[in-house]
Amino acid sequence: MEESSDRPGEKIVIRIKDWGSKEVTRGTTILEMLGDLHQKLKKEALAARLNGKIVDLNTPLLENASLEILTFDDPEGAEIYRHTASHVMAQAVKRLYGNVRLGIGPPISNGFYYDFDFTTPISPDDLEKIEEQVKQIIKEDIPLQRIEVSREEALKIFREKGENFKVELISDLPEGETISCYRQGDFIDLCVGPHLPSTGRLNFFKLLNLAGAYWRGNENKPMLQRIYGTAFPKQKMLEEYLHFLEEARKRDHRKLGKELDLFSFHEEGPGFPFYHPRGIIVRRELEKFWRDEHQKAGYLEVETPLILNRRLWEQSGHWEHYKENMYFTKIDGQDYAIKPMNCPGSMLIYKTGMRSYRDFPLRMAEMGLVHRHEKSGTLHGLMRVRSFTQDDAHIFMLPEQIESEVGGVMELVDHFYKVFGFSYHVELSTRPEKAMGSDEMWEKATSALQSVLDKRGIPYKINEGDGAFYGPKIDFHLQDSLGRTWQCGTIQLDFQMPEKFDLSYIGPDGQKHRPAMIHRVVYGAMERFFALLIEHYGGAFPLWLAPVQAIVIPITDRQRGYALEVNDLLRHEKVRVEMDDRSEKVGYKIREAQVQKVPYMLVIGDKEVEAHSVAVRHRERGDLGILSLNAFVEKIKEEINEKK
RNA sequence: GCUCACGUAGCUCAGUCGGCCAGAGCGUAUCCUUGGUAAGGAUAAGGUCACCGGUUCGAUUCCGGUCGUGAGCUCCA
Repeated sequence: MEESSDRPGEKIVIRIKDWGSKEVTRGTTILEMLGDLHQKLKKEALAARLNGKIVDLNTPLLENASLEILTFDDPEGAEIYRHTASHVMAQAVKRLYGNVRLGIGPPISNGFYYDFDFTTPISPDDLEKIEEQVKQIIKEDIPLQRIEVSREEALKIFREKGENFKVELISDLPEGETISCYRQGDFIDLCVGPHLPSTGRLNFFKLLNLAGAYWRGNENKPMLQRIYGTAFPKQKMLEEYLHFLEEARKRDHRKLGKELDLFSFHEEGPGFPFYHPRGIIVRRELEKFWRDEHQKAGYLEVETPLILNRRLWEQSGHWEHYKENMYFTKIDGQDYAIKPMNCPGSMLIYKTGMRSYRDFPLRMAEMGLVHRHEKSGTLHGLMRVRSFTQDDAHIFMLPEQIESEVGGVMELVDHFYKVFGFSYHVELSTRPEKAMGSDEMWEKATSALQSVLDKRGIPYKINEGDGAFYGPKIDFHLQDSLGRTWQCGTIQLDFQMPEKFDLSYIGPDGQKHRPAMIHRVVYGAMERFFALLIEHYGGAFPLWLAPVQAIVIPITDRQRGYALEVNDLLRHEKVRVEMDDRSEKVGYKIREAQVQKVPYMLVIGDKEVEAHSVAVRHRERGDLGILSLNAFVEKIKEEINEKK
C-alpha cells in the first residue's frame, strides 16, 4: 500500500506496538530510532518484527511500517539472543583452535549448541577456556553485520575457509534462495539470522556440557563435538536456571531410586531393572489401579508366554522387521524368541475360537513383560530399559468401531494421567520406511487416527515416518524433571496382524470377515511410568502410592508396647506401616522419616498411651496435633481410598 | 552402536606428580544415653581402589583392552 520512493530525507511513519507512532527519516535503522524513543527500550531490544517479519535492529526503515520490538521476554527474542550466543561461542572456538570446522549452531529451548569438528577432540576442561574467550569477545563489542550473497559467492567464501560442512549446507539450499551470512570481525557464518546488533549485547553466558552428535543427525556421517551452553540478559536469570538444573538433578529418578531404596541396576544385567520391596509396592499399586479402571472400561485380562517359537515371529513379521532388537534361545533344538511385543500371543488366543461380531469390541488386556535389545548407549535408568512390562491391550473390532474405540482409549489415557497430575502432548506418527502393508492401508489407517484427533479438537504434532512397522500410531508424551519428553501411552492401528494371522469373525450375514485391531498402552511401560512418577513427585508419592504410609515413633522404651499395638492395628487395616523403636531421639527419627518422605509420622509418648491416641505429623503439613487411634485409622483409610 | 568423560567402603566423595598399614562424612554393629516433632555420645567392623593385560624393581595411580555408568547423537515404550 505504502509506496516507497527514493527521495532522501523524506519522513516516514512507523507504528510501534505499545509505543504509538513515530516519524523518522527514511533510512534510519530501527536501533537509531529506538535511541530517540526510549533508552531502556533500546537497551532491552534484541530484534524486531517489521511488518510481520523478524529482522535485525540494524535494518534500515524504508517505508511506513508497523513494528514490534522483541525483547528477551518474547520467545523469538530469547531465540535470537541464544543464536547470537552460539555464533560468539563459535568465534571463540575458532580463535582458540584455528583448525576447526563448523557444523551448525542453533538456539534450543533454554540455550543453544554448536557442533564442531576438531582435529583433536577437546575435553570438558576446555570449556572454561572457551568461556573466557567468549567473555573477551563480548567485551570487544564486535558489530554483527548481515551480508547477502549469491550462491557462488557463498560457496567461494566457505570453500576458501575449508568449511566443508557449510559448503555442503549451501549446496543443498534450493536454487534462487537468498543466502545470508553474518559477520562479526574476522568470523563469518552462514546464517538466516536475525542476530543482535553486536556481541556486546550478550551478558551472562555459561557453557554447560560437551557431547557427540552425528553430522546432520545421521549415524553414517562423521561425529562432531557438540558444545551446549546457555545465555541470559540478567545474572539472576542465569542463576535461576542453573538452580533449576540443580533441583532437577535432585529429582532424578536414578538418584531417588537409590535413596528411597526403590530399585537397582547391576552389571550382571545392564538395562534389566531390579525392583526392591519399596519399589514393587508402588508398581503393584499402579497395577491395582490399572486393573480396576480397565475392568470398568470393559477389558478382559490375559497373559501369554515370554518365550515362543520362531514360527510365530516369522508369521507376525517380527522376524523380518524386528530381529535386531530380539533375544533368542533354543529349546529341543528349535529356535525360540523371547517376546519383544505381546501382540502375537494375543493373536493366538483370539484364534482359539470362533468370534462373532456380537463379541466386539473385544478388549484383551495384558500386563506383558517384553525384552528388547536396545543399543547400549540408549539405556537410561528406568526410562529406557531392556526388559519392561507394557500395560498392553489389543482391541478387536468392526471397522466402523475404530473411531469410538480409539476415542475410548484416548479418554482412558487422559483419565489416568489426570489422576497423577501429568500434563502431556500428543503426536501422530506415520508410515516408516521399513513397513509392512500397502500404501492404501496406511493411508486409511492414518486418516482414521487423524480424524479422531481432529474431531476431538486435540492438538497434535505429526512425526513423519515414525510409526510402527505394522501401523500408524498416536503417542502420548510426558516430561521428566529436566523437561525431556518420553513416549508413554500409544494407540496403534494395525491392519497387518489380522491379515498375517488370518483373523476372522462371523458377521451378521453369517460370513467370515476380517476384524480391525488396535494395540494400545496407557502407562506405556511400567518402568518408564514409574520413573516419571518418581521425578514428578520428587519421591514424595501420594499416600496411596507411598511405599511406607505411616511410621510409628515411640519416644522411649516405655511406650513400646502400645506402639506395637498401633503398628499392628494399622497393619491389619492394610495400612503400610513401620515402627522405629530404635533408641534414638524423636528428632532423629522424624528427620529420617522426612528424608524418606513418609506421609504420616505417629509420635507416641506417655500422653498418647494414656489417651489411646497418636500425635500425628504429616511430611508436608507438619504437626497435626493429637488424634484418637481410631480417628486416625479412619482418616488414613479414607485418604488412601480417595487417592488423595 | 557412536563421541567425550567417569568408575576408590552399602551411599556421597577426598587422595595417591608410581613406593610405608588408602582417608572422611553418612549408613551399619555394639555400648552408653530414655530424650516430645529434621542429625545425642563412644567404640568397632567395612576396600582385590570395576575387570583383564602391558610398562616398571614396584601400578589404585601410567598405557592398552573389556565391562559398566553419565551427557548427547542415532534408535525407541
